Amino acid sequence: MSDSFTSLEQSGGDSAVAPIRRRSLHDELTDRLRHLIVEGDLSPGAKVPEKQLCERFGVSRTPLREALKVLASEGLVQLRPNRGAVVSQITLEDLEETFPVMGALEALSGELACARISDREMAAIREAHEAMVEHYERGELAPYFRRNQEIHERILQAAGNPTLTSLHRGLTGRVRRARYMANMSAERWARAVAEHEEIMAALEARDGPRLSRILKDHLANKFETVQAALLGSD
Amino acid sequence: MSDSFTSLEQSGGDSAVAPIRRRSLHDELTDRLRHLIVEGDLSPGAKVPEKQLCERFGVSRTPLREALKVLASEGLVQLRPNRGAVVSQITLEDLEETFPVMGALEALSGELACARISDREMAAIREAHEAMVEHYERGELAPYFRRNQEIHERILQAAGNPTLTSLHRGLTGRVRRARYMANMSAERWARAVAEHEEIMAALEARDGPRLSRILKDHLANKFETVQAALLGSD
DNA sequence: ATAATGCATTATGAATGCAATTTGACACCA
DNA sequence: TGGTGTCAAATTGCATTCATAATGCATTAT
Repeated sequence: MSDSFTSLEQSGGDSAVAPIRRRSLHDELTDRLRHLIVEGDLSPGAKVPEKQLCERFGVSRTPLREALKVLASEGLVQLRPNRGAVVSQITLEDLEETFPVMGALEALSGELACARISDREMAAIREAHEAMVEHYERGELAPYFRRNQEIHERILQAAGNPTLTSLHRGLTGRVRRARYMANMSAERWARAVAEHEEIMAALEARDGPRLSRILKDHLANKFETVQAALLGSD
Repeated sequence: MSDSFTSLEQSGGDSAVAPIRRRSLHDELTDRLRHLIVEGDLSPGAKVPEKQLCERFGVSRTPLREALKVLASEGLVQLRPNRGAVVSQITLEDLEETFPVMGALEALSGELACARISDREMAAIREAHEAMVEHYERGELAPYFRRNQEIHERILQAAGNPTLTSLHRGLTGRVRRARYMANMSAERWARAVAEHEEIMAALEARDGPRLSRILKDHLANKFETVQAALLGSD
C-alpha cells in the first residue's frame, strides 16, 4: 500500500517508461464518491439516487453500483434494499465509539513508530510540527489542521504497518465528516498544541510506551473537543 | 451494526415483531463468498473465475461482481484489472502486521468490557472459559478453539462497541485462513490456557488496564504460536 | 528446434433492458 | 377530516448484451 503518489521527490523523466496506469471505472468512481462524502459535498442523510450520480459522472449504473457497495462496506453510505442509498449520518454515539478505537490504533502507531522511525521521517515530522505551531501562533485554523493531520499520518507511516494505516484511514474518513473543527476554544487549542509538544518529545526520545499513552490521551481529548463543538457548548 | 445474530440468548417471541429480513442477492452472495474464503473452501492464491461461480450459485455476473468488490475492499480477494480476482494469499508478513493491530483492538475491548460488562455476560464468559479448560484437559483441540474464539467474541461483545467489533471481525477473517491451529505444542497450549486464567481473573476483578495488558500479550504469544506453526518448527 | 508473431478464443468491464418494488397522488369511504 | 385502496411513475435489482483486453495456440521466420 505505497503512498508513492504523495511523495514529492519522484525523479522525473521515467514517465515514458513507467507502466501505463489504467484504472477501472468503478475504482475511480469509488474514490470520487468517497471524496464527495468525506469532504462533505454530499450531506449526511441525503439520498443518493443512482441515476442522478450516473449523469453527474457520465457513467452507467453498473460501475456506480459497484462503487456504492464498497462505500457501504466502509460505512460511508447505507444501502436500503430496493430503496437506494443514503449517506450515512454520523451521530454522537458513532463518534463516541470511533474515537477510542482510533485512540487504540494511534497508540499502537506510536509504539511502532518509536521502534523503527528513520531520521528522515523524524525530520519530516519535526518540520511539520514546527509549521503547525507557527500556524497556531498566527491563529490560522485550517492550515493548522492540515499540518496536524499530516503529523498523525506521518507517524502512522513511520509505524510501517499498512494494515494499521488502512484501518485508521477508514475511521478518519468517517469522522472527518463531522466537521467539528470550525470552533475550538482557545483553551482546548492550547492544550492540543501542548500535547503535540509532548508527542514530539516522546517520539524523539523513541519512548514508545510514553508516546503510546500520550496519543491515546490526545485522541480522548480530541473527542472532548469534538463533543463540545457538536453540542454547541464551549 | 447489531450482532444480534450471534447472540444465543435472544428472548424468544419477538420474531413476530422483528422486521422481515429480505436480503438482496449481492448481500447474500457476499456472505457466502466470504464464508467460502474464510473457511478455506477457496484456497488462497486461487483464481476466482466469475463464470464458474455464477453457475455455482445460479446467479448472473452482476451481483457476483458487486460482491467481489466488497470482498476486495475487505482484503479477502485481490482484483487485477482485466485479469480477474484471486483469493488473496496471506503471508507471514501480513500476519506480522495484523496481530499487533488485533492486539491493540483486543486490549481496548478488555478495557471497555471491564467498565461495562453485565453479570449475565460475565457468567456466560465464565461458562465458556470452564468449558474451554475442560476441552484442554481432554486434549480436544477443535472444541477448545471454538470456545476460545467464543470467549474473545464475548469480551468484544461486552465492550459494547460495534465499530471495534466490526474491525476485529474483519481482521479475524483474514487471519483465520492461515489455518495455523492444527499443531500447537503442549507447552504453548498450556501457556495459552494459563493466560486465559489470568484473563478471567482480571475480568472478574474489573481490572481494565490489567486485562488490557494481558490480552495484548496474549495476542503477541498467539502470534508466536502461529509463526512457529507456519514455519513448521515447533 | 526455438522464439516471435498473428489470430481465435475466452474472460472481464461497462452499458442496456426488463421485471419487481417502492413512492406518491388521487379517489373513495367511514 | 382521517384513513384506506388503487394505480401510475420512478427507482432499484438483476439479467443480458456489447465492447475491450487477455490468453492460448498455431503459424512462420530465423
